[in-house]
Amino acid sequence: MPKFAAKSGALESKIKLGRGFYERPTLDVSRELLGKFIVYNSPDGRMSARIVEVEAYIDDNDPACHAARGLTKRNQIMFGQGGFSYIYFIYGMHNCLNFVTETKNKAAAVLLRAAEPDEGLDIMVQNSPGKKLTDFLRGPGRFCRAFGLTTQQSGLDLTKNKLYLESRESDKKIKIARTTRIGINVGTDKLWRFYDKESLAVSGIRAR
DNA sequence: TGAATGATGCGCT
DNA sequence: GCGCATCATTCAT
Repeated sequence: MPKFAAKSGALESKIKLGRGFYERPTLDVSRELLGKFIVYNSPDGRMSARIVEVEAYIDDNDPACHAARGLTKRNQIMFGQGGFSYIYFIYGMHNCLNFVTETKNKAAAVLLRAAEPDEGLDIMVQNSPGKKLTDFLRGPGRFCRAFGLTTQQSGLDLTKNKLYLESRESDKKIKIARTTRIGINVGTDKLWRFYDKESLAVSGIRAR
């Protein structure tokens, strides 16, 4: 890489996150996911986005976790090793993307709730017509629709090149807010939702 | 074999 | 602010 005077943000090194990132305590992974970029090489082209909101689901006395009632065909991916995608279909029309964390036989995952569009804007427009820039990826269902992700993409290895996360040197320090999770009726005592306070693309807050 | 329900989003009031 | 669309998964007969 040539040497040049670094303007702010001009020097970027992109590093794909490896298995080790995911095979750690889920709450640590959740916090560190904020500000990371998700990259998806879709059939229509490359897309990426900056993660600004996540929720943790851990099979540890957590009734809201899909794995809480034992291993089933749907949730088995959560029981495997970290660094895989877990996508499920909900409410008859929405898909939600999770990143499996922790090691084999410990069921846990992080739900991606919102992100800021980066590359592949034209594809998002195509998938989600009529939405504003900050709304494309605001909400777990919207994110999957804009990215074209369905249960077909569940179980992908995040250390491969189809779908993965990357860290960028231009990541700034993020002001993290911590609250209860959204859209559940049990496990509401746990403060397992994390989001970037300064992002306009966070879901579940009053539009401004 | 059947019925309840959900880690949501949209449209209408 | 509220109700509903719509179906895979799950658990109960």
